[in-house]
Amino acid sequence: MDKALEYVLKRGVAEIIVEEEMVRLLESGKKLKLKMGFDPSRPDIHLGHVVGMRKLRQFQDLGHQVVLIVGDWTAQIGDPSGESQTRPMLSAEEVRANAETYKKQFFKVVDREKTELRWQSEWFGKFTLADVIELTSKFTVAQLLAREDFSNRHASGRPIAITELLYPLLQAYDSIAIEADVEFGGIDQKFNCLMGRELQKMVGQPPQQVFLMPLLVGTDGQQKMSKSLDNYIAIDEPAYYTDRLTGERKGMYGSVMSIPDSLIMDYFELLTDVDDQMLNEYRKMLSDNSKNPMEIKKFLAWEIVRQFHSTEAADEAQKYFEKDVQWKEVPEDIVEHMISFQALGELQKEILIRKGKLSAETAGEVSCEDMGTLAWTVPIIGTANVKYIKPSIGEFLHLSGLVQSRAEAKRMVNQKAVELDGVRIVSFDETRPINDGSIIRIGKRKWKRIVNKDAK
RNA sequence: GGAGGGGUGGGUGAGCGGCUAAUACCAGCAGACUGUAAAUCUGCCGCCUGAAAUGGCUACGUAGGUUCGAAUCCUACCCCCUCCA
Repeated sequence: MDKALEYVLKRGVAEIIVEEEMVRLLESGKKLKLKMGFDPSRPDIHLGHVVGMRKLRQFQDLGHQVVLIVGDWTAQIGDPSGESQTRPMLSAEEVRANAETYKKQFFKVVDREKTELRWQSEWFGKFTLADVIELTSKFTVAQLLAREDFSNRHASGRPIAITELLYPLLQAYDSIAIEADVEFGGIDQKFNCLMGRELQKMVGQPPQQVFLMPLLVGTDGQQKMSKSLDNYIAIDEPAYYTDRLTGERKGMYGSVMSIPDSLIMDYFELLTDVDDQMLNEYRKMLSDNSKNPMEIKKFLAWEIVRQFHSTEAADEAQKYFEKDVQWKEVPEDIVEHMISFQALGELQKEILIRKGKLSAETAGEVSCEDMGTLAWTVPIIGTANVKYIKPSIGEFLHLSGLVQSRAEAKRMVNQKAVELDGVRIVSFDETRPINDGSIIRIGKRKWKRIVNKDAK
């Protein structure tokens, strides 16, 4: 067998049905129609989807054609994998918009030139009840219950909606509609894809081959990557960036670095073109501890960022990661947090007066230095026209909106997670001067630069 | 049409008159350690007040009610599910 062909059939593949037929088809020289469906109710693509997309790309590079099916009908049913919820009906515009989003991401991996886009509504839009009856009459309940998910739910008395039973049938019909030669999917799609085979046989079409990929485990190291489990890495995530709202350091590079070490090899195999020989070396280094897994994972992160961004972006992300995380340097681009020293001062004064800790008459004369001293037991923040303030840090975190609630401020300070200009804050009432431009860190990833609005 | 089960904090899911802001697990957050944002260990994980123990408020589908006291009992309503027909 051709080497390129062998690679495509072996690397990152869970199961091929029927493998010999698949090989024969490929060797026949025929340009194959490769079917892949997508659910337009969820337009976000993450690395879990990339596994299949990469495989499609490999086949395209061998000259084959991808047919991407927008599941605008099945989206309304919901794939009955796991606990399905009845989905809200999507409007035509929503579906269209989602499809656009999806395409933009999809073609980061898959070759646009060799891709045909089809909508389920092209054929289901014309469906009549008679057609539905004809389609459903071809299958029995027992056949559908063969699906593990259905039989489990049936056995344990959990509900199965009729529309859910319809899902595999609709997906199978898609194969007829486009005369698919091969259907691609995750291993969890096995049943649905096989239905396509059955149905094609019934109408006299040559049955499609089924090409199944392993499921990528998510960042939690436990379950398959999925949006609803929030253990995913989106492919449109920037390489490395600072969240403008929270000041948190994030990005694709760091997301990959946060996967458990045990997943490194799976990711390499399923998400990169690093050749098998190298992979074996990495595997060996990981198992005999001859190399720090961190180093190997950094290469993985670099490689993945390179694919979805660029070599430059990958280099840069790596550089930032090293500075931020490994060397724990103060990041370069810290998000500014605009506050008014004066307004905070007024606010604080009001609170103090209300509590009777400061009298209204003398309040205006208290200088910020005095305030600082006072603040030993009484948390004070600022006064009018000050260049700096010397508040209780805990109080400050809360009043300036750096944390959600006072309780959170307390928690963070107690957990020693707060640092002001490089000095760790050890108690809620600790008072320290804050200048225009002071840098505050809350936790390991959130950085903010304090900017006094009044100074403008 | 009949019988029954259920709706609890981001998720799963205990509790079934006071000891319950509510067990446990997951996720999240923090610290320590480190070879990384891995692993491990420890802690936190509704809001407000207080230095803190305490206290107050809001919360267990919705609306009422019983009670000194309710997520827990009663009534009505909404929603979900199972079985029988």
